[in-house]
Amino acid sequence: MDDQMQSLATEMNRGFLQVLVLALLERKMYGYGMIKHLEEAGYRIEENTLYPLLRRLEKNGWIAGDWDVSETRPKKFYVITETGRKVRGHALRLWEEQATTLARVTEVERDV
Amino acid sequence: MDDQMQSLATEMNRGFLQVLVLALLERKMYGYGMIKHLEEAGYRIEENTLYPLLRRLEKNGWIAGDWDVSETRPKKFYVITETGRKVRGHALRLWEEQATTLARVTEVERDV
DNA sequence: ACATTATACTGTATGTTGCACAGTATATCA
DNA sequence: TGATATACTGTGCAACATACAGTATAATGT
Repeated sequence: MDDQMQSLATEMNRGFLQVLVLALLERKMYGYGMIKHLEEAGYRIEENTLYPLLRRLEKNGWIAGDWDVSETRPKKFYVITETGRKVRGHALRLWEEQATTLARVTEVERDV
Repeated sequence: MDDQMQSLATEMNRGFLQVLVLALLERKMYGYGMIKHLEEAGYRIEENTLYPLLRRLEKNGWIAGDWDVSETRPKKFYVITETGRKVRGHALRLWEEQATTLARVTEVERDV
């Protein structure tokens, strides 16, 4: 059952991770830094998850990336775009809706 | 951008729909009835989504189904199993965690 | 009486995405 | 000089929401 739970957890990350990154990128950040930042906030995201995700979000035009080669090691910094903000808003509303639906359903279960 | 939003919405349903069904099946119900029940609660789930989902959850042993052929039309009734309850609990905890993480991240953004 | 709509399912195909696996290359520190 | 941290790229797989297509009975309208 652990495998199955892991699989469900993965599914639950879909969407959530996109919103999380969109929220995070209100401030300019680069991939590796985001991982460390989230770790400090008590959340672990896989490199293998984040990097492809950033590429997808950029391709969608929800975030914009540009290379910083001024320092020792080249880093790709990302920020959210206007479109990204709209998407994030939409997604957060959806999230609320889901929470409401779930609450309503479990509430009904309690009543009966 | 509407297409992209739809795609994100779909991804956000993954996991959520599983939890929703697990919550709903605290009471014995059948597929079509669940669709109508949710509609009354203001939520629309596609038949094409629900039926395959029910099959998967049953295969996982999270819900148990059995056919009722006593009435006019055969219906397959499902209920949550003990395993299903454990999974649901786990998932709801994960959901909380995600909410917390998201709140923490957006909070930090506000502060800075 | 006959068509339409609601009921109640099954089966299979597809696109998206989290994550695994593998690889590249520089910097730091013991 | 060898390990560890930094900071990425590229490709492939499995799971799931949803689309598309189909089956079959009951109720309702005309």
